[in-house]
Amino acid sequence: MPKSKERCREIREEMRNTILKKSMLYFAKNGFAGTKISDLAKHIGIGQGTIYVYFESKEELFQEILKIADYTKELKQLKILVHTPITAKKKLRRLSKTVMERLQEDEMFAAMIALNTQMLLEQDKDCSSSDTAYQSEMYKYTAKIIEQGQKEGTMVEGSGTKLADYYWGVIYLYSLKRLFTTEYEMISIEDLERTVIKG
Amino acid sequence: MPKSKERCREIREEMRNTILKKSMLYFAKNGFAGTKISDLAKHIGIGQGTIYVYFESKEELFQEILKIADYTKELKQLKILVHTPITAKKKLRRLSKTVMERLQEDEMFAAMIALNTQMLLEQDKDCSSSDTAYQSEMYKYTAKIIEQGQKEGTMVEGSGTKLADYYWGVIYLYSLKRLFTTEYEMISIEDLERTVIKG
Amino acid sequence: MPKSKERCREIREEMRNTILKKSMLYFAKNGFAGTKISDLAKHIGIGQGTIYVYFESKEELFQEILKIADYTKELKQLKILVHTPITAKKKLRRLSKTVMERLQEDEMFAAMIALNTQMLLEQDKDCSSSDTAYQSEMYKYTAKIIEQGQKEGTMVEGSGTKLADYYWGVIYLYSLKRLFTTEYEMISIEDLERTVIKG
Amino acid sequence: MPKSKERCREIREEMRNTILKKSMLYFAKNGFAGTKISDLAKHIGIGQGTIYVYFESKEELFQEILKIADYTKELKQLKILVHTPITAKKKLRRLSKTVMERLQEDEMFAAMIALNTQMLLEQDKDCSSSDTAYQSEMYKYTAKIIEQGQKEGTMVEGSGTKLADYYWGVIYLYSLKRLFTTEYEMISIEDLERTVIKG
DNA sequence: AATGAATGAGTGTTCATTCAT
DNA sequence: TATGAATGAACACTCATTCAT
Repeated sequence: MPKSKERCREIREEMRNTILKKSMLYFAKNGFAGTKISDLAKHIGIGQGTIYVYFESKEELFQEILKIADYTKELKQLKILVHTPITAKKKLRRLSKTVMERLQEDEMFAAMIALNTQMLLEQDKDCSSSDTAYQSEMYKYTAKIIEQGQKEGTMVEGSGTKLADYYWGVIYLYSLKRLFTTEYEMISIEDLERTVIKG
Repeated sequence: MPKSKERCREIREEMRNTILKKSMLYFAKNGFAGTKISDLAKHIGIGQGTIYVYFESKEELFQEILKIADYTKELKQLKILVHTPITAKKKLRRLSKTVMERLQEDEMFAAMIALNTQMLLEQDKDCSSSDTAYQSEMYKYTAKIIEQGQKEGTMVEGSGTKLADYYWGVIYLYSLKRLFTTEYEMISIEDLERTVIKG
Repeated sequence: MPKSKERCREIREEMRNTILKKSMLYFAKNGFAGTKISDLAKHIGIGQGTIYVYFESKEELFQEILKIADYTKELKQLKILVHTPITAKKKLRRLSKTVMERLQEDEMFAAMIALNTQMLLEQDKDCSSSDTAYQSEMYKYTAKIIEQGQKEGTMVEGSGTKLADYYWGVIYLYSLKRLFTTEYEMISIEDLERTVIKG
Repeated sequence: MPKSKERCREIREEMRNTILKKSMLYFAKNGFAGTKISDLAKHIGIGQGTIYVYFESKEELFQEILKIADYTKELKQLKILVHTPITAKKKLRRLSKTVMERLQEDEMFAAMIALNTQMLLEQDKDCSSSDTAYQSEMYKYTAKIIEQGQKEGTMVEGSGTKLADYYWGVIYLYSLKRLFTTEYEMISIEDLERTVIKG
């Protein structure tokens, strides 16, 4: 009597997601080289072999994690935000609030940002800017908001891209703090926004 | 004419420094776990064994690197700066200028900052705040300047420590960019100072 | 109407035989170490677990295969053949004809011979000639025929055992060809018999 | 003071050959899947890691062994033999004598033949007859001698290729016996030649 | 002192076996 | 009973460290 095919796929999907989710945090905290499969498996609470039922290799697992570690949902909101007829300042506030709140409540969100930004840094080293698409979209939309702000006179002068990069850099910074430090003073939304907002 | 003992020590010292210097960059870029002794030796241009003539282990080499990777000189200037009778704004400008210039011209300086900050992050994880002394001194002095600025009405409100941490965080951020990316837009001194300075 | 116990045993027996038969070929082609249970199960068309319903272990399955992989029927015929009052040449012809025909039509027969001979070779390595009984009987009977042939002057001189071993060795050789090669030139009965028959 | 480059290459070449030679016998006796790197290293008398200094993987080591396991020297002799103006019978006798003597005195020769023939068998399975060149040359030359013998009336009728294959098959058979059994009755040169020679 | 070949403890990966369904 | 997901012992492979030269 074979197990129902449907149920089997379900179980597999579930385990795969568990591994991905728990591995994401672990890799974000320990890095690729610093992560041992044996420790990772113990941390997830499964046998070492189980990881290899779902992923070809440590490398593939890591790549899959990077794939799912995009903040697509946040991106979508941002996209809509850009075309909303409100001041850039208000747009930025909404974005900042969302991001800071997510950062505070969800360690996974911090891990996603950390992994993504690290990936971007490493990619630049090889000059292979192939996969950077969605990430730079994030930056592009932020840059647009900043440029609108500059026209409205509420945001500081300078390249929109540079400032967007700076803004997200600070978010990366506090993602690291979230991941690595137990007690730390989180900056306020105002602090974050001062990267791009005038006085 | 046998080489004098003096000369011998000199040669040893020279090689030791070469290894330390070249390793610092390598470790900063690849992390401790991501650095293989074989690769490191190739990168330095020496045999693997040579490293073990000067250092007990990979761990000891790394610790020695961390030891010399303090910005003592910068710290001394900062210490003097604090007690100089000028406005906080001017003090901050001097500090920012020095740091940004050093960052631009010297990759090693970026490596030092990166290694130190990463060490701090990792240390916090273990809650063993033993070795953090000189680093937090850095922060302490910066915090003092900021607090002076707040009294003078030129700097934003909020915990001095938090703001100092923010300020140095941004410097860490651009140290990473310096180390990992070939082409990037460096923020201006004004951008950096906006972390703590009012309008 | 519940299935009778009889029918149940029948079904079990059937499955067990399917596994044994299909495994025999697989083991003969890939060897013990070269056979993975996962591949074997896929090849048979059952789940991995099913194998363990019928056999304790990979090792036991292999031993069971070796047990059934004797050419008992051929042996019985050979036994009768030896005591039949006809010339050795005719006896050999009958044996050779049967063997070559079986080899041609039935890959399983080739697998049986291959497994048995390999087992003999491996056993000799350990000098544990315990289980060789029925196999050496095969050789013994063949040797007797050869010795008869030598008396009749139709077969070549030399140790009967050695020649019997040679004769069956050639059969092993063409069992391997049968198992491993798709297109090959099969030797004729005359070719086979030339191992022991004069001019 | 670096080791002399010359001496270094020498040492490397030496070790590489030791590994290849000792591994050849081990692989011939245990097969690819049946050979554990740990056991192999112990058998050679070196550390496991040393094998990986000289070879990328177990697979590559095995392929390198197959590459050097050709009986090129024997082949060269055979090539000359074919064009020598003597009877095919005498040619065959020389070849047989050489091969049987080598087989008797040198286990490595047996290993070479075993590995080569097994490789041929496996290759046929994939129908990729790319690398078979030198091996089939061996067969080709033997076939030529047999065909000469058929013209001279000393050798049995039938396809030269088939008979050459048969002849070398028997040699493979006794290579296996040499490798696997401690006590066995070696066939005589006459026995071997009877595969192809008349009465 | 400097080297790089050799090593084995440690890490990544496989696979026979178990077990809940 | 039959299954295939889960497992960990065993195996392949790596890399920090040693040591003869």
